[in-house]
Amino acid sequence: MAPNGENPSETLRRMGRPATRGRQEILRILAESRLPLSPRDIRDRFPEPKPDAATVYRNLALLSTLGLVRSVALHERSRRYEATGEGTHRHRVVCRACGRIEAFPAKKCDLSRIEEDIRRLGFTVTGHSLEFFGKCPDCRGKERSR
Amino acid sequence: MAPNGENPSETLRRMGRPATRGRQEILRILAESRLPLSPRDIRDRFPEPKPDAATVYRNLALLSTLGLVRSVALHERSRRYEATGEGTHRHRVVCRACGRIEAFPAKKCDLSRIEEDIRRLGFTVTGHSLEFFGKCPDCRGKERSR
DNA sequence: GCTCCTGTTGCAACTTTTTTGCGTCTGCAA
DNA sequence: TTGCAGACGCAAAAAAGTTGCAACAGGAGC
Repeated sequence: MAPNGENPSETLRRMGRPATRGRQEILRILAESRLPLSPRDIRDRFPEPKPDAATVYRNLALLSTLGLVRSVALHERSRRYEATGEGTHRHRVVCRACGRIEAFPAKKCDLSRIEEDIRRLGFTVTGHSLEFFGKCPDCRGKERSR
Repeated sequence: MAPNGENPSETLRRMGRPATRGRQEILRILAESRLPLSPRDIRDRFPEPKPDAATVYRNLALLSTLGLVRSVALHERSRRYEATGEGTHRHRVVCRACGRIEAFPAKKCDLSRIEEDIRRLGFTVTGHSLEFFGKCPDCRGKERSR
């Protein structure tokens, strides 16, 4: 998804958009996070001076249309974002009891048969989003001991 | 997901919660809709007198914990809900250009291999959510004719 | 270096979405 | 009939996201 071999700043410049501090920080923060983050989480992790929330939203929107960032829906109040890039396509499990989120690389992510069905409907498929819901080991333990 | 052979009102009563008008209407509205609906959509489709928005939210929360309704994340501003029940497990394609949503039954929804990986992590898997993003036939057409 | 132009940012106000508190009402059980 | 729990409406608030505007920053051209 992320343009070949190019680093994010280059992609930005290629699109005629400067790689400002705010944008670079967002990309760094997301790249360093194990989990997708909400706009608020992202702002919280900014070193001082923190940007305005509006700026974070605007930059996320931009980075997202450039494909440097993507939103992940974990059925919460707010959206979360993650950095795109080599080997970053992931699927996630969310524990319905405690909210814990685990990621696992989508190594053999074979949804091609399904995508094929969709293409037959005339759609172009550019991406997908797959999340699992269940109960994490800890919460299963608590359940049993009641 | 929906308890065997039981109808929604029975499930509600079994859980000690009355099947009030509001709850029955929500279930009917969702069952009749081709697409998942937002709380606002749902309220709009209520016959007069329309319930308060808070009531709709509260009932959706209840129905959702009872498993009669489930939320669908289509990466929009608000959540959407759909009725659960026999043969209603669906996957969806969302057109990134016009927002059009198409559903297709998840007939050969074989994610069992992935679920197996998750179980190996100690999780119980109770459900999943899979959405595709792309471009619908109409928008592809427009694209080309530019 | 200075000027112009474009795009970015902060700030404040605002909209939309979702949640909460509270008083009233309803239906069932004692 | 009385009491109680849960459901509902209403109002207020919290949370999330958006927009308009003025100030500002950085590169292109002089």
